[in-house]
Parts: sequence; structure tokens; C-alpha cells
Amino acid sequence: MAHATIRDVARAANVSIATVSRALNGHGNVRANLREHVQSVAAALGYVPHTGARSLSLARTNAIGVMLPDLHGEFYSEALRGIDAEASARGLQLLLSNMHGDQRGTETLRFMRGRVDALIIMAPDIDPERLLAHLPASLPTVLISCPDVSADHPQFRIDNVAAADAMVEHLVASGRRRIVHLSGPRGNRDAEERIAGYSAAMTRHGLSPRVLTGDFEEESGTAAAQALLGDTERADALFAANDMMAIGALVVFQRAGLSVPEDIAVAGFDDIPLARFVTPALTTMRVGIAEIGAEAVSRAAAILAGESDTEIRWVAPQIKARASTIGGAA
Amino acid sequence: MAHATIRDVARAANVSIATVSRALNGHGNVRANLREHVQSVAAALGYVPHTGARSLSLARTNAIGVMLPDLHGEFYSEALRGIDAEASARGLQLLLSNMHGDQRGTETLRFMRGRVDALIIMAPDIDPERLLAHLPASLPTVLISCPDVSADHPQFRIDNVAAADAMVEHLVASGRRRIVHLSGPRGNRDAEERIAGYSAAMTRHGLSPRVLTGDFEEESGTAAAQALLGDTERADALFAANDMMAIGALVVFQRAGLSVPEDIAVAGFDDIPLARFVTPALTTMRVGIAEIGAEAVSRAAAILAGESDTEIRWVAPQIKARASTIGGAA
DNA sequence: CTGTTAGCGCCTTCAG
DNA sequence: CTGAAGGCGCTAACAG
Repeated sequence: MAHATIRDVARAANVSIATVSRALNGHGNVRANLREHVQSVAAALGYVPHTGARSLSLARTNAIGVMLPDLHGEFYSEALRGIDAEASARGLQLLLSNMHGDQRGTETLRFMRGRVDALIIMAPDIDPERLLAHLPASLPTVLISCPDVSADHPQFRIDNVAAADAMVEHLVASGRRRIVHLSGPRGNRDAEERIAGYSAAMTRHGLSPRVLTGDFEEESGTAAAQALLGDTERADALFAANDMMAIGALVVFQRAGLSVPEDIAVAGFDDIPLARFVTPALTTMRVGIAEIGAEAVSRAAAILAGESDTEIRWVAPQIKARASTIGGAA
Repeated sequence: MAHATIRDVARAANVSIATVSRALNGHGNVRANLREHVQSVAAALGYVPHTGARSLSLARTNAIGVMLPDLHGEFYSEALRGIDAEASARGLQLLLSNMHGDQRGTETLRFMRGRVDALIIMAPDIDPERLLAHLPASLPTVLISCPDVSADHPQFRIDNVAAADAMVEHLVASGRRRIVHLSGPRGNRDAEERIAGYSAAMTRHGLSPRVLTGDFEEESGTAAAQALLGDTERADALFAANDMMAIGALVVFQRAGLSVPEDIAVAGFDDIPLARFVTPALTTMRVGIAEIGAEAVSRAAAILAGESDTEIRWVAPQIKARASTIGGAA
């Protein structure tokens, strides 16, 4: 048999459903012993309120939707950690989903309608305009590292250009000249901006940029490293647009008998937890994605509380110089 | 202004809401051009169905709830990967939540009522009986590595006893005698069972078991390793109940000048992605948690489709012997 | 304090 | 093929 509803409780307790609702939601205006009676009847019946129905009538779900390119993986897992911590602290539930590509993304987003009070979207490679077209404009939406949008949404933007530039500076300062950049996929905002920062810095130093295109996956780091090994005049530094590609390359270089950083320096981007465990520890740019995630939840909550927020907040990554570029020290 | 509802569409299209519903949900019995008219009006109004209301009237949410001890971290992130892949393939949405302790856990579970069609719970340290008390018995619930329950739920159980036993065999075979076990927290099912398997194997070989109690976090591995370093007759192998603790210990041993595995072998449990990246690569037991997650979704879906399933399915971890216990080879 | 009455947004019989 | 009406489970005025 189906589950007990508020009506069943009301009948069993000989009161109206309104009284049950008030008693169970602690609305004060119920006689103390009646309240207890209702509570015990509810417990006896194993009554559990139907939160779906509840949020329909309250027009409030107490949940926020989160849309990430991936749910797993070191980087997004970190983002999730921050989001989860903050949401939990605020008593908000999370409706999580990954993109699974553009098509599936809009479908998922439609699903969120009526189930969440606000949205956090991280989509470096999908035009959020298209995504949001399927959603009520009234739904507060925080964007993280998304392509430009015309609508006034609160946003987080990572200063990829400056960060990539800084990494090149670091490599040049440690004597590298033939610095190759392994980029993320074309069309991805973060990837494009890192290429731009890299190229600008190289040019400024009179060095010629050389970009290999990857896809942010470990395997493309592996492939890039193998390609580099075949060169006659080998690069003396590889700067990958994320850590997983850098690590993939690191392994290949070492397996081929090169020593890192003596023969070739390797640097990544993101500072995923794994970065400090590989040998040698990976030099990278710390983005602090967990903090961004947490703050995104706070901003969403603030909007729900009535505040308005259309600010673009810039995040400046910090360099983490480790052994993979500065042999000797760690 | 609020978002358009089905009523707004009906009014604008000069039809009844029933017709709008039928037209938009592809119910065949609508004149072709009327259907198109409705669709275009809906599009013009930017109408997006309110899935919350929809599932209330359908008594079907198309979502499944997932409850994990943590959402981040290497192990649960892997579990999520499997769950997500399968759910996505079946067009199911995911409502994810972590436990945040017992109290918060039941609260979250109540939240799930009315929002999901089924539940997947992984809770090695919480009595699910207590958890499920707050939920309708009619909600299909798949349990992964939970303490025993009386109710007939489909379950996955990891054969931790046999796996821990096998790991001890491996270490003994490679000449180790003073094998210390660093366990997970007391009261955690997986932890207890691994202790049992370890102890049984040690005793069988006439070796004396020695168990240090950890908590599955990297720091407790660090601490345990430091404690071991102070011993007069040092252990020659450390078998940690999960990979993160093993890795924490690995780092400490090496930093103290010991070489692994020559001076001391180190083994973990889980085979998280990180395990193969540390130096030396970590010997561990592969649980295949992603596969379990995917299968859990399938079982939940099958139950929703009407099948009955109260089977306890056993999962046998596989040993992954790597350089941290068998120096030389990898 | 408590019961009655409308909905929240949608779907689905039941008539026409 | 289409419209009217009832209901999913719950909450919030509005009366008593």
C-alpha cells in the first residue's frame, strides 16, 4: 500500500489536515497536547511529508541546481566539495547534474525547472545563452567561467590570461626558452584564454609560441608528450592547460628516460589534489575552485534573500612552484 | 513577472489546458495543425513545464536519489562516475547528497521523499534501518556496503574479509612478517571486516596481528607512519584499509629516508585513480566501485519496472600488485 | 486555537 | 478530437 499522507494522519488523529500541517511544522498556534497527539499519530503511521507537494504549494524547493561539465574527476570533484559544504551549512539540498553535451544539457536544465530555487552553472564550452533560453528568467543563476552572456547574471571569471602569462614568466625565469603549450579544446573559454596569455608572454620575451591542442584529458597529455619526444630540437618546457594533461605528459617523459625538470620542465593548471603527489610534484596554478563553488552558493542564497547581484567577480589564480619546474627545491 | 504556466499557453492558444498538455506531451489524439499551433505559442511564451508539479500528478519523478558518505574524494567520486553514467543512459536525473553525519542524513532522506522514484544508499557506518525508518517502505532502495538490515532490500556487499586476507597472503608471499594493519574507523562495516580478514590471515600464518586505528583520511596515514617510525623493531609492511591512508604513510616513510618497498612495503585498498600515480605505484585491492554504482542504478530501474529484487550481491575485490610491495617490477 | 476552502501546475478520466 | 472537472499532497488565508 502507498505511503501515508497528511490526510491519513488527520483522519487518524481526528483533526483537520490544516491542524496536522500546523502541528508538524511547529506553527505555535496549536494546543500543546493536541500537537503531541498529532505527532505521535504521525509517527505511528510512519508519515513522512511529501516534499515535492510541499514545495509546489510553497513555491520554494530549498534546493539549488548545479550543472557541471563532469561530476567526477579531480577538478570538478573539488568544485563540488566547496558547493556541498556551503549548501549543507545553509540547509540547502543539491540537485546535481553534468552536461553530457549540449543537447542533454538543455534537457537536464528543463528538468530543474520547478525543482530548484536557483542554479549554478559551470560551462566553459557552452553558450549559456542557449542553455538559459529554456529556463524562466526569474530563476537566479550564478555562472562560473562561462562564455559571455548578455543577461545580467552574477558571474565568476578566472583570470586565465594573466595566470598563463605568469606561468610563462616563471618558466622563462628558470631559464626555459622552448616552451610549448598544450591547450584545452578549442571553443572552451578557459582554454582559449590560457592560449592567449601564453602567446602574449612568449611574444613579449621574443620567443615563438607553439601550441599543441589537447582536450583536458590525461590521454591527450600522453599523446602530446610522445609527439614532443620525436622532435629533433626538443622543447625544454611543457606548459599544459590543466593538471591531468601535465601529469599524463610527465609520466611519458620519465618513462622515456628524460628527467624532469632537468631535461624538460612540466607545468599544469588547476592545482588538483593529485598535483602534489606525483613525482616530481607538479608546478601549477592554483584556482581555488572549491572556494569559488562555496561562494557561488552564497551568492545564489543572497539573491534568493532578495539582494540583487550582477557583478562579474574575477578570480586570480596563484602559482604553485614545485619540483617539476624548479629541480632541487620542492 | 513569474514564469508562464500551462494555463497561460492555453489562454494564448485559445484551447483548453488539457489540449495543451496533450499537444506538448505528444499524445497523438490532437489535430496536427492544432498541435503545431500550441507548440509555437508555447515556444513564443517561453513556456517550460514545471517538472515538480508534473511529477506530483504523475506520481513519478524520473529521478533517483543517491546518498553517499561524501561527494568528493577519489573513492566516492568514482562511485558517482558509475552511477551518473548509467543514470544518464537511462534518462534518469540524480538527486545527490552526502551524509554529513547521522542526524543530517535522516533529514536529507526525508527531503528525498516525493522527489525521487528510488534510492541508492552507501553508508558503511550508519545503520540503514534507522535511516529508512524515515522513508516510505514503498520506495525502492538499493544498499551498498551497509550494515545488516532486516528489510528485504537489494544489496551490494564487498567481500572485505577475503580481500584483506588475500592482501596479507600477498605480503607474506613476498617475505614480509611484521605486517601492521592501519584500519578505518570502528563501527564502519568495511573497516571491521578488513580487520577481521587481516587478523585471520595473520593468525593462520602464525604471525601476530597489530592493528592501528585510522579514519580513512590521509592524515591518519601520516600519523600512523610517524608512530611506526618510532618503533625499535620496525614493521616491514603496512597494510592500510584504504588508499588515502596508505599514500599518507608512503610519503612519510620516504621523507624519513626509508625506501619503499625495500625497507617497508605499503599496501592500500580501493584502487583509487591516484594509486597508480604515486611513486612507487601503490599495491591495492581494486573494488570497482564505479561498476557497482552503475549496477545499482540498473537494479533500481528494474525494480521501478516491476521486478522484485532482494538479492545480496557479493563483490570480490581484485588485487593490484604494484611497486610499493614488489620492488623492481611494476 | 481549529476547521473550511482555495489553490500551487499539471495530468487524466469522463463527457461531448 | 476537445473541453470540463477532479485530484496529486500540502500550505495559507479566512472564518469561526
